[in-house]
Amino acid sequence: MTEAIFDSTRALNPAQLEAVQHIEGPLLIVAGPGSGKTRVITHRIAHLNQIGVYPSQIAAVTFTNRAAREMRNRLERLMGEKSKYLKAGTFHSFSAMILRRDGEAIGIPQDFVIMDDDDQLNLIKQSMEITQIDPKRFQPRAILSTISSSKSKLLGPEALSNAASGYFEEIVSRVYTEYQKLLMQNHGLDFDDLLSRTVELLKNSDEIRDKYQQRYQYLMVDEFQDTNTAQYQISREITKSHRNLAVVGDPDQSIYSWRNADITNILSFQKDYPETKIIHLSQNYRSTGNILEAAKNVIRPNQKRIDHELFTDNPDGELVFITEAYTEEEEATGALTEVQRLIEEEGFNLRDCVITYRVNAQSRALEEACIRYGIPYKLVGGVRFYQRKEIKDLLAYLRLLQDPYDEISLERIINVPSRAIGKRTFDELISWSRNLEIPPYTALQLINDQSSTLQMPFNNRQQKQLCEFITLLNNLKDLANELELAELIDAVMDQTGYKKNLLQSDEPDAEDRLDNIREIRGLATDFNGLVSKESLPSFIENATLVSEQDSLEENEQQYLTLITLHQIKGLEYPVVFMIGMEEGLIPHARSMDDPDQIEEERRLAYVGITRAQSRLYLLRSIRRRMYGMTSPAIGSRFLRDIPLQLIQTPRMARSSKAHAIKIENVVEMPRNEEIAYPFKAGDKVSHASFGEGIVVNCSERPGDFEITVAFVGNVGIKRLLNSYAKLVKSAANDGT
DNA sequence: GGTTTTCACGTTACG
DNA sequence: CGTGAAAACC
Repeated sequence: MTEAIFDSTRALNPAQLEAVQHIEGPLLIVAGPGSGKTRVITHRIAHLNQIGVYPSQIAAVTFTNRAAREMRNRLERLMGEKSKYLKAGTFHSFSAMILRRDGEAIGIPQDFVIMDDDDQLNLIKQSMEITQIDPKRFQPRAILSTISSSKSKLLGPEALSNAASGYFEEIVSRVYTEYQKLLMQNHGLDFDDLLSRTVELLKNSDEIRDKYQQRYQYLMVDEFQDTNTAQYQISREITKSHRNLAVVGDPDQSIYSWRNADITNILSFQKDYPETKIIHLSQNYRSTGNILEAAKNVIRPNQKRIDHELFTDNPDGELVFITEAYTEEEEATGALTEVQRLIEEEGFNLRDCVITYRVNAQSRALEEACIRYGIPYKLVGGVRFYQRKEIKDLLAYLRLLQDPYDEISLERIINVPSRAIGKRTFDELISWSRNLEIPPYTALQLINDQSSTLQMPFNNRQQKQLCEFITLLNNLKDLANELELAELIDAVMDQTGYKKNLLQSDEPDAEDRLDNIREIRGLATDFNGLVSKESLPSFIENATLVSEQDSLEENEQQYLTLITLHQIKGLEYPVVFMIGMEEGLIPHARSMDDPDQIEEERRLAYVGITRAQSRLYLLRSIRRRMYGMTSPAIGSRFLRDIPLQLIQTPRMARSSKAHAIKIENVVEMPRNEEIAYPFKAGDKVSHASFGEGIVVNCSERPGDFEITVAFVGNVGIKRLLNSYAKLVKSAANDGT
């Protein structure tokens, strides 16, 4: 029935071909790294189209805009113009579209604003003030993250306080209730609401659910291991009648559980769809045999794992390089000199290489070394474009012009640039308007009204400043009816004095900030031909929802990429350097006492390793500076899982003779079970002040061992660090 | 109301 | 050590 497969599918292997051609009903594709997953998805869509499904009837959901864009690009190559009709985007953009159209059915205002992280935190702080919860005892961030987690599990405030019902949950529940109220007042939806309220809408209204089911006959979800409960529910609702839901994922690459991704969705999927077809894509096309073998050995010890044997027909290639440096500076220079060698001697270029690490702080030493060596680099991450202060300020102005009742934006910019309306005046304004039961914007209009005889809590100076501000705002609002968006942005920058303020400031990055403003102005020219009033809503929604990772990859410039292990997921490079392969960094110290978190750290290491196509370098430092002080670090347990025969003696250039890198240390590092524990449970020991005791447990700590000893008498059980405790094995123990 | 000083704190980050 | 936010200062 499906003979009309276009040529390019011929090169697909049998599993891939099956995944492409299995059309009706639920489908679970477990796709290992480098298994051609994206290719399968795009071919599947093209194939659907070929057998008569319109692209507009297919929705493909990804987790990042980058992935969506890549998919669209590939599809355009595969099926040309028609690809434009495909709906490819994130769950969030999908949900925003649905709620914009049909959200009113469950009481969502059509002009809702999407609240980003900053706005959320702000509202949380306000909610804590209202509920009189001390931000010193309970960190606003921790509360926000618990609320966010509840929302992604579709739990309301009541459910939160009932379910786990600890004291903390009780507190959070109170803030949560208040926070939702504030969101409502501001016509705001946060990112979690976008998802959970879409679920609510689809569950509540059969009519609306039917509409979207009709509309999207086939739904594909990429990176399924990263879905949270709300996202999975959206997928289920939209495919409820036809059940044409195809999900693609790799449980071994699940590294976002801390962001509420729920790996058990994969299990739920198989339970919810007993008729599901499961296809494993096990052939790796990306990496050399040795690199894949190393990766498999690193991931294998995970207990909670569906074993899934990967293989490759690629040549074995070079062995994996494992190298240690003495300091992080040496680690950085070691990597960079090797990069230079690869370029000079082996024909790689800078863009082929990537340096990846666990925590952002590690990039500092690398950056400094790059500058010293004159190597151009690109630091991925940092403050994202739409999170930058100047961009957020501008957007706040624009949001205010679209909806002057937006209190959050008002607060943000009422004194930016500084116009002598401080916190005190603003608070006064808010409480005054609350008393009058009018929005702050209306209150401002009243202040400006000369004929008004109302009693106002402001002195002459305050009143004057507020009048000036509201006049400015009203002027700009009028301009929004006349000017195109790009011109409006110019007007905002000029009339508010923002630009002047930046130009006069002695901030070193003022010029960068202006560049960013220019960049966003450039984006606004897409809406030329429309009056701002018309284009503002979608421009603003785009800005919050589609924060593209600057204009990555597009150009031909040569630079070295510095990136965290989390952000590198989904990418591949011929040469990968993983630095800081140490206990405490990977696995991270914060993950040490939870086996589940250790498993996630392991997956993170696996993700890093599997990015490499032909060369893999694992680096560690013997001493590492952290929080200003240097301390010894021991090699990551994940290094020990790589069999010796896969490891190569490094020929990395040395920063100095005196600091020659010793491979022997790595090779001779204790392997899996061979950790040389100083004591074992049952050993009789004595301590200078605690006296005689028996060892209960002995476990590894970064650069040390922790020994739990039960001492005789009423000293009791103590947990001691081996290096300090100076425990002595009792004579009675010797020789037995 | 704006500026400087002190203090606490420190993982990862998609939309 | 470096940063961001609150507290103390002008």
